[in-house]
This record gives sequence, structure tokens and C-alpha cells, in this order.
Amino acid sequence: MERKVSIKDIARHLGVSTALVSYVLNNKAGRVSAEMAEKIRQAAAELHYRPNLIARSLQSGKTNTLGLIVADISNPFFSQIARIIEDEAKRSGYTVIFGSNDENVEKSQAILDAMLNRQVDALLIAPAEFTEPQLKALQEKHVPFVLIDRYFSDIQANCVRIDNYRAAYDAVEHLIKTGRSRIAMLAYDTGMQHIADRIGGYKDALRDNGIDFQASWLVRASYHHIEEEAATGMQQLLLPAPAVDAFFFATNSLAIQGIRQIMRMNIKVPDELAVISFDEADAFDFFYAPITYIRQSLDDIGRHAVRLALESIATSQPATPKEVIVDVRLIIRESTKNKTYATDQ
Amino acid sequence: MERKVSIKDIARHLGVSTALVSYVLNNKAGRVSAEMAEKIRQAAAELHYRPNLIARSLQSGKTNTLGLIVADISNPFFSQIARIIEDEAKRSGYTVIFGSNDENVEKSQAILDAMLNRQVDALLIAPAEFTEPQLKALQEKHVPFVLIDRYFSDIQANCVRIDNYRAAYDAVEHLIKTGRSRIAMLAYDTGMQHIADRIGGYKDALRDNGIDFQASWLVRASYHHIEEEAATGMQQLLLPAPAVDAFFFATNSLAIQGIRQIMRMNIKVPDELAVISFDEADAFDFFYAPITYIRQSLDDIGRHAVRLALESIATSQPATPKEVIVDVRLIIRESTKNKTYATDQ
DNA sequence: AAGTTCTGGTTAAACGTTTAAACAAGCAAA
DNA sequence: TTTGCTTGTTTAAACGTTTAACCAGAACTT
Repeated sequence: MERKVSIKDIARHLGVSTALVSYVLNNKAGRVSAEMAEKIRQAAAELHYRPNLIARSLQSGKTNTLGLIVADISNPFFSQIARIIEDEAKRSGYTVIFGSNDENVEKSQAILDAMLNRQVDALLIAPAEFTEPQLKALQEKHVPFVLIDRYFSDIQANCVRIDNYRAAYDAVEHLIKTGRSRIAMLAYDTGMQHIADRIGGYKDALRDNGIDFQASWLVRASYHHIEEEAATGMQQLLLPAPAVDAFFFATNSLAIQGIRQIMRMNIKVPDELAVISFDEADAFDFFYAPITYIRQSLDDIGRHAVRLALESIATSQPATPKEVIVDVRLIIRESTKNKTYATDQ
Repeated sequence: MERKVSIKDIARHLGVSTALVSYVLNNKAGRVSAEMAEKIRQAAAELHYRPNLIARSLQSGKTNTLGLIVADISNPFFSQIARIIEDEAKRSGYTVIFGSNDENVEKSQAILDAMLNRQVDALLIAPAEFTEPQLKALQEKHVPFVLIDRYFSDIQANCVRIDNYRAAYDAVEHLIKTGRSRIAMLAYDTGMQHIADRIGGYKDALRDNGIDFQASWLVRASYHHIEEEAATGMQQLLLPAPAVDAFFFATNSLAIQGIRQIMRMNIKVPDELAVISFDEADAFDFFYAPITYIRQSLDDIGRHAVRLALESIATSQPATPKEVIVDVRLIIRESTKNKTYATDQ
């Protein structure tokens, strides 16, 4: 990579001071003569000058960079959000660097450190479990950040999310209204609040509709072993014959694994088993009974997240955290079609 | 964001020079006394010192940052590669910033500029059409970069990719071997070499097997209007009754759209129409006739890309570009199952 | 005793910007 | 004629690092 041309080169080339060049190039040319300004601009163009943002950052203390931390950038849910964030950030002159924490505390800390060392102006974080201390530390350092998708009950912070309890509640109620009464749920084996809320909504919807929740209905799978654990958990509930008549999947990756199982066991959807999931996926459309799902507007999430981030960069004072709850919509399709002939027992 | 602690603070706190602190903290402590070193390390820990990588970059001329430019980071194909690249970069101490060019020349240039201004050490690029001049400009500036997935016949550059011609050829030959003779293809309406190669492989496979290619078999859709254009193109070929007995999709996003059409038209796969696609997708497994596809190892692509990038950063001399061709595998499934009863006409 | 070599540090410049403050010259007002 | 404002430009410091070069004192050589 060859020697880059700096403001100094322009200055030397024109026999003026670097200050003057800087003023002109930043349109702070309040008192610079028009001809001089023109000469400088021209020289800059001729020499193919490009500002060194690193130097600028050092001097200004701002990098115009946002750090995005998610569980796994290859998860479409996050990569779609990433895209929105990218676009939204760009229109304010910000660049995004990203990192995946793999739902792992140490990795999360490592990424955080790396981003802080790089002096990001703010962070957008879908936090992993047990990372509250890391977030508290950020707050102590007054590093602006916005939580997305995930949150902690004991952390007051900017946050963009949905009402998980309500969304789950409504989804389960939809299952009940369409004639299901033995409703299972597949969730991550985690204490994360958003999952807890989804489970809470599920249980309360059952209770409020006079169904009593059976502990065996709640199948849990750990993030790093979704496949095996979802498989065994679901098999216990569905083999030799389905002991439940509906399955509620807490996230789209759980749904993908869950539906794989259902296909493998050759269970008929929606007749033997209704299916509903959080989030979207192309795959949901390809299943013979297109999957009913809870749609979150990733657009809204991304946009609000960036907005909050930029706001808290601007008002560097620790303003009181803002929480944005974005709407969800239940997209109803074949997988939860009304039971026509009752197979109750 | 409060005042950060610098090396200077540590120095002051201990009454020593910043140089000493720097030496110790960088383990260049060749001639520093053991006690002094210990005191410095301790002070650094107490004061919660974290190196300002921006400052370090300014001084060293290296940012330890890679720029990743793809068409759209929300496309699973790219987001999966992004993840591999992230991990691979991290293990060498590099961070990744990303940008989506939306297959658009101006956006591509804008992102390139932003990344160069940020002094990335190297770029990983899945280039958009007509961006050869941008790449040539990079070469002139001796900015290290690696092309991934896409390439240009008239640009000699580091590149990690598959043998698109061969992969397409083999895929089409597979269709022929399983009894199809009227084989259509859905491709992007672009001159990009990787697509051209795929089309070339398709045509040659037909020719070499004594089938003559009908112009109407090649359906093209533009990137920004996949849905409509794929729909109308395919309808012409498939309604009222399929005029072809197989469809070859040039990418996974084309396949997703294409299969949506097939579902809508209620065409039976594989009996009425065999289907094969490039790349992977969860959705391929969920279709009632799981889709046969050409699998590229994204792992290999990501890994080699980072490796080449780091190598060309190291040997800053314009070494001769390296091209890495990664293997592909045809994953054969239901969608191309042998025709059992011939419906030839 | 004088020179040489270690040992353990310090000094100062540099990286490419920005920007407050100073300055020189011309001009207007007193 | 001094004083003071404008106008156009320069000076110099600062941002937080790194690192070559320097230096003082102690410890060896002769």
C-alpha cells in the first residue's frame, strides 16, 4: 500500500499551511479567500486526496463507527437486522463493525473489548445470557449502547424490542381458538428474559383458557445442541403418537429444527399437529402447510436502534434510557388451520 | 462517554515516561527492570487502561481491520460467509467492517471510499457488475484485496471461488442422466462472469448430450425485480402445461423465487418438473420434494479469503495474484429423482 | 584512572488531523 | 496618527501511541 497523500502534501504543494487546507476541505472556510479555496480544492482533487479518518478520529474523539454485537451474524434474523442497521447508519455517516458472541459470555466480553478499544461511538447489542455485568460496566463507563431483541429486567437501558409476553399469549390463544387444547412449546434452555416472557405468555394463555399446563409440554433445547435436544424432546412428546395437538416454537431457528423433526416423524400438519413460530423464514413458506408465524418488523427494530444510538451519542449525558416496543403481527396460514374433524380424546 | 485513561495517565501516576509504559505494555520490555514492569502492569490494571487502537493505528499505519463488501449482507449466502470471515479474522487479531453494495456501482464506490478512508488493511469483495474500474483503481493504489464468489475475466486479482462452469455442467448432466431432456435455467440478467460461466456450463452440457438448447429455455431476471421477472418468465415456459421437464436455478435466491412460482402453479416436482439449484437454503429441505443443490463450502471460501488477504497485507509488494478454486458437491435429493414413467411427448 | 560496556531509563519526533489563538496587513473610524 | 476592526493566513498544540536515539550512572575492563 503506497504512501497516501495527506493534507500536508496539499499544503506543501501549494505553499500554504495545513490549517488552511483543513479549513477549506471541511467547509469551515469562513475567512478563506475564494481563490485560495478553489486552488486548494483543485489540488486536493488532482492529488486524489482522501481524508484519513483514523487521524480525524484521534483528534475528534469520535470514530463514526457503531459496533453491532449479536449471537450469530449468519442467523438470518440478525443478518437482516444488520442490513437495516447498516443502511440506517450509513445515512448518518456511520460505519458498522460487527461481532458474533455465540451466546457465550467470554466471547461477548472479548468482542466488547475489541470494539471499545476501537473506540466505537456506540454499541448495538443483542446480549447473551449472563452478560448483565458487561452491560453494567458499559453504563459505568458511559458508553452509549442500545439493546436489541434481548433485555434484562434488572438493567435499565435503551432497548428496542417487541412485547414478547403479549405476542406469545396471542399466538397461543390463536391455537386454542382454532381448536387445540394440548399445546406444547419448544424454547431455548435459557433464562433470558425474552424467552421467559414468551414462555410466560404461553402459560398464561393456557391458564386463562382453562387449560392446565403440563410440565412435559415445555421442551427445552440448548443453543449449542438444538438439533439433538429438540429431537429427543419432541420425540418423547410425539412418539409413538402425538400427545399434543400443537407446537409453539419460540424462535425461527427452533422452528426450523422442530419442523425437521415433524417431517422426520411424518406427522401431519395441521391435522395431527398445528404449528406456530416466532419470526420469519423462507422455509416457512416451503413447508406443505405454510407455517403461521409472529412477524416482527426488523425494519422498525433496526431503525429505532440506530436512532436511539445516535441520540445517546449526541446527548452524551446519561439521559434516561428509552425503551421502544415495536409492533408484531400474527401471520396466519395453513399450519394452524381450524381443526375440521375433532380427533379429541 | 467519560475521559479515557491513556498511557500518559499511567506514566504520570507512576512518575515515569510514557515510553517506558508503552514498552512494558507491548512486551518490548527488553531493558526494563522487572519491578518497574510489574508496577506498570499493575497500574494499568488498576486504572483500567485500554489501548486506544485508533491512536495506535495512526502511528503504525495499520488498522487491523478488514473491509467486507458483498451485494447484501442479509442474504444468507453472504451472511454465512461473513460469519466465517469474522471468526477467521478474529483469530489473527483483525476486525471486520462490512457494507452491502446492492449490486449497484455507485453504492459500491461509496462503500469502497468509506472503507479506504477508514484505512482498512485489506478488502474482501464480492464485486458488483461493472465495478472493474473500481478494482483497477484499488490495484493502482496497491490496496490489497481478495475477490470472493465473483470475478472478472479481465482482472488479475486474488480470488476465491468455485469452478462455476464445471459445477453447472455437472448439475445439468445430472438432470439429463435422470431422464430430463428439456431443461430450462433461471439466471440473473447480468453479464457477471460467474453467471456467464454457469450458463456456459449449462449450455455445453446440453450440447454435449445431444440436446439443442432453445433460447426460450433461458429465463432471466434482474436482481432488483427477481420476483416479477422470474414469475413472468417462468409462467411463459410452464403454463398452461410445462414446456420443459427440469429447471436449473443459478443461485439460491433465484431458486427461492422460482420454487415459489412452481408452488403457485401447482406443478409436481419431480414428476412434472425436476429442480436443481446452486447453493444451500433451509427452505430447500422443507419443500415436499427436497431440492437437489450444488453445495459450495462457505467455510473454505471464507477461510481462504482471509488467508489470502492477510498474506497480501504481509507481503505488501504486489505479489502475483493467487486464485483459489474450492470444491463443490452435488447434493442429490428428491427434486431430481429419476423419472419413473416417461411423460415425454 | 580512564575508558568501555551494561542497565534502565528518558526525550522527542512522528503518524494526519483539527482548531484556538496569534499575527500581519489593509481599512475605517476617531 | 493612533486605535480598532476585518480579512486572510499561519503557528502550534493536541489527540494517544510507538520507537529511534539519546543519556546518566553503575559496573566492568584494562
